[in-house]
Amino acid sequence: MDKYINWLKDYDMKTTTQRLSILKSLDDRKHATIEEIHSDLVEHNPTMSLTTIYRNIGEMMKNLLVSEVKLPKRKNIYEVSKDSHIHLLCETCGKIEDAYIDMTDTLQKIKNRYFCDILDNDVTLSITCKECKEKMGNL
Amino acid sequence: MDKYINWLKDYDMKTTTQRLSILKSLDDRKHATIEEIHSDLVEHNPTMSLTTIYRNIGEMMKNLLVSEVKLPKRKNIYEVSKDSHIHLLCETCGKIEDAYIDMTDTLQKIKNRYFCDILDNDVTLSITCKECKEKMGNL
DNA sequence: CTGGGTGCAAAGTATTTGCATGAAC
DNA sequence: GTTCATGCAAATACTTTGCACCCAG
Repeated sequence: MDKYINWLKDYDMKTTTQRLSILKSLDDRKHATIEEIHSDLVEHNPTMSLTTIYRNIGEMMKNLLVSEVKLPKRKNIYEVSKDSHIHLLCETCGKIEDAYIDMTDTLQKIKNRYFCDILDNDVTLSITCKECKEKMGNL
Repeated sequence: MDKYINWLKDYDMKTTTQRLSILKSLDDRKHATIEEIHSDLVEHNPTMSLTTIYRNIGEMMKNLLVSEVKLPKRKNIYEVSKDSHIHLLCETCGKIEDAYIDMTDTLQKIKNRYFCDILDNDVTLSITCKECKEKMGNL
């Protein structure tokens, strides 16, 4: 739990049990919807309100501790913004996988062609994952 | 207008004036929010309802005639799904530009590393565009 | 202490649905 | 003529806000 206390300190946010449990939920799940976080937290604290989660996720996004990911045809998910990665979304089983890939070449091409600076990138690939491909092959 | 009639025929959708004007609005603007489409259409038909737009955009998405684009910190926008491209979103002026770029190398790397098939890709880059860079340089 | 955080209830906003009417094929 | 689309109103879903109370620093 010290880990989460330090994250909050780093971003100048007061420590509260609610905030610690939101961060734990996000860290355990890697990605979670507002509803998923809420259902995690209600288990240990039945009066935990959705409002608190919306407000804290909002604050954490302002402080760049947490990022929002908007996926095609899905509810938004939230994740701790630790590292830069892209999302692989399996169309068959629904699993979301983080992928770490160097896109420097592609980004450089865009910079050169469009004369822009690239501040951030947001990439989601709809895929059929390894496991689903194997299952399909066995039919 | 024949163009839009044919688009609807191609996707087995009945021709209605509402659908034609939705397609014209999308085609003219390249990207539009539900509200923007609505405000375009109310000009010529004051009783045009939001419901009709939601329902038709929904149908057109099911039929893959139209795609939804979810952008960071913005309302969803819709576009006619004619070609494959990525979106450049200027953080300074808010402009959205379509970019055509070959990402085969990057996608191939992901296929090889994660053993998946890639069905679709959804890429938005937050940028500072050429014009905004130039203005900044002049300060 | 004291300012900010929390929970509840209520208000906003966004989107969907039921149903009677109207238009396309 | 039939079938499907439309517009309205109402319902639902999602998110934000106001306010009294409470807790961390």
